[in-house]
Amino acid sequence: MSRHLTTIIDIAKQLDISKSTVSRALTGHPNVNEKTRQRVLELAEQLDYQRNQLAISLLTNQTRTVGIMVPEFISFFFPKVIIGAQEVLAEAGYNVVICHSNESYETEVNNAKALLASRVDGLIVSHTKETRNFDHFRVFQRKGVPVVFFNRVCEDMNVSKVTVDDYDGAFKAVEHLIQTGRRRIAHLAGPDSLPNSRSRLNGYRDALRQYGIPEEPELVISYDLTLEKANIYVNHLLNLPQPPDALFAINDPTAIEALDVIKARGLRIPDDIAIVGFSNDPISAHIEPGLTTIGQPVSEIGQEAANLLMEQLLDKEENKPPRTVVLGTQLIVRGSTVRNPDNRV
Amino acid sequence: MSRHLTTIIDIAKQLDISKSTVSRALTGHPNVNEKTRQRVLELAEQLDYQRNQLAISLLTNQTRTVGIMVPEFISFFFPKVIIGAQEVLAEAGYNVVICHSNESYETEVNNAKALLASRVDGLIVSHTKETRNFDHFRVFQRKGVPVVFFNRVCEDMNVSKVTVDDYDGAFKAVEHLIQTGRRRIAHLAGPDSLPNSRSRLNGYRDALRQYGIPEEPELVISYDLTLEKANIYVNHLLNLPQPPDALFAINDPTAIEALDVIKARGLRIPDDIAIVGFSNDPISAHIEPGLTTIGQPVSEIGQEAANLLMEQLLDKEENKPPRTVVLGTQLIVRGSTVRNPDNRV
DNA sequence: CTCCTTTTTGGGAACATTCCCAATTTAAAT
DNA sequence: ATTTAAATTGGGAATGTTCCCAAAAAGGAG
Repeated sequence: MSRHLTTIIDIAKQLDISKSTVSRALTGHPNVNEKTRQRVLELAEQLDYQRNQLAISLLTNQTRTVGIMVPEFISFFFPKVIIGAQEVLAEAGYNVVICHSNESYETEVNNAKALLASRVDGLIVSHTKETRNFDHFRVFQRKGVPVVFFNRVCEDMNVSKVTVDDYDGAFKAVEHLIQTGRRRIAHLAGPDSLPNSRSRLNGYRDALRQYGIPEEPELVISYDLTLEKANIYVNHLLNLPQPPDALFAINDPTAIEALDVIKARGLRIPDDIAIVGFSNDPISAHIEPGLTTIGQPVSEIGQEAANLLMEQLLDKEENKPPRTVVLGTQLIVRGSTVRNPDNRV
Repeated sequence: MSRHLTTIIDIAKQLDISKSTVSRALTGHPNVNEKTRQRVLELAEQLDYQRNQLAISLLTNQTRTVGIMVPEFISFFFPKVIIGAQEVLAEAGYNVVICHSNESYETEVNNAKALLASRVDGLIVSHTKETRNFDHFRVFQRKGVPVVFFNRVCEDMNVSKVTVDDYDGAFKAVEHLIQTGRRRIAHLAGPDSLPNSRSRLNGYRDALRQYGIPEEPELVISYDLTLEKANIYVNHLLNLPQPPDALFAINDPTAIEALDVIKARGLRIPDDIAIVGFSNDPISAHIEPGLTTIGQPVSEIGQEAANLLMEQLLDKEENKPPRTVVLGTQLIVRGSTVRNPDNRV
């Protein structure tokens, strides 16, 4: 219950030596008598000494801490990215501070301020869907704190980025639907503000074009990723005079919501309507029918982001140029598009 | 790209006033001429001034940061607890540092050291399943840093705790199975080292006893919560000369794994065997059949933990005694135990 | 204009640590 | 014993901030 935490000065006084010597003993500096070091180490142990990282960081001007900001972490995606990043960063001796902005721009700005105030050495970010202004991230850049974007990236900032090939993933998804005989393929798209939504929309369009299928504007709906809206829009699509025979959803939760709506209406999946998601959430293999989806290497995204950050962190004087890494995706076929999928994953 | 971050001294020099005045202007201290304050605020804005939290924390000996340690955060449970806690803490002006120990005792100890070194004001913990020795948490207590346990709690430490009524939840689960006509009820239990596993086991036992059903030792298996083991043990149970007609699993992922094994064997659920899980993961409503389970107030656990911590944090001089909060659970009936559940949630 | 009060400002200590440089001690060589 | 080199130690600055106390400036009353 000792209110006061042990400092090197306490140790120095008790052993009647200088704080410099104690510091050397504790940090493993060679210029200390081995006997002295032993005495210091022993007393430190005995007094529960814990170095004060605040003082060290203040002095050295580096915290060996990296901030990770994500818009949410209820879905499996962001936690898994964080874990991937953390593996790499821990290996390199960096600690991690995680912030989630709850898809709120205001919270994001506040979190950015707090991270800057606590002097993180670097920042890994996926921004909220509300974020239009990126000044709160540019400050880091100006102050020489490297920033890496992933998943949702700011196209206007000259920093390192990690994404998956959303265009290609979407293309493969729609191509699969076409190849299984679908012609009226709807797309529940994400907000226009997110580059990855736009890329997926482009992949959808180009796949249709390549197979000579005209795009029907009424079949493409952008929405804000809240599941209530998904519900409304799926019902709207099914109520069309000519309803779609397939749906490509921006992500798996949306696809699963659609699946529930469609099943509740008594339609058969995949016979009446086929569904493809995006991201291969763990749940997607367990629902009935299994959800065909586009798999992405989630942990790798985190690892790559951390690697890119370390690159900037280590070669600060060299001033390495930022890099963008684009990872591949994978079509995973399950029962929501094909009656008896062979490669059921 | 200014390597050097602006300090109050920079501002003071440029305005030819003392750093004390700048400090006062910035912190909203009343003893500053309003004109001076405006000049300071303006220049601070212009120079991108961000206060150095490290220096302040060093001086004031408080970081207004709380550490949250969890064993993992892939499952939905821990992220949701964290969000609940964060709501309350953010409201009170505290920042949060999240550590996950990946179910590794060693990582947990290292994380604890790092949090202590960075001088968090408080700690919210759910420990790993490997943790037997709690010395790394006791240090916090000794140094006057309040600790709150949740979900997995250390029974030997005199600190605040938040749990759900695991005994009662398990009792309700097994009672439900009995009331739907089951007699050979197996239990896939968690490790003995976790108090909540033990409570659930006790609830299971007492429910059997109360309804006059003898406990069969061969139907109770404790395991380490890895899904591969769950698979093996479910198969083992089904291979018994007298297989069970119901299974109460320690948690939902285990129950879902069991469900997959049972379905793969061509057995009918719930006719041949009924299944109950624990925790009501979001996935459980979507699988086929829906999983009957015990719901627990996940966000509330986090909120309560944060409240208990704040209690200790605010009344440090009063030395409030630690409190334990036990939250209620709820039986959620779905298709894995009853053919046509009315209250399908 | 002088004295007193109030407002505003500046100087310096304190927080815990590292690191440079000088001082001291110890060891080695002559 | 004396000189020189090496090992070990101590002192103090520096990091960015707050806060106390004293000093200075401004305002008010007589």
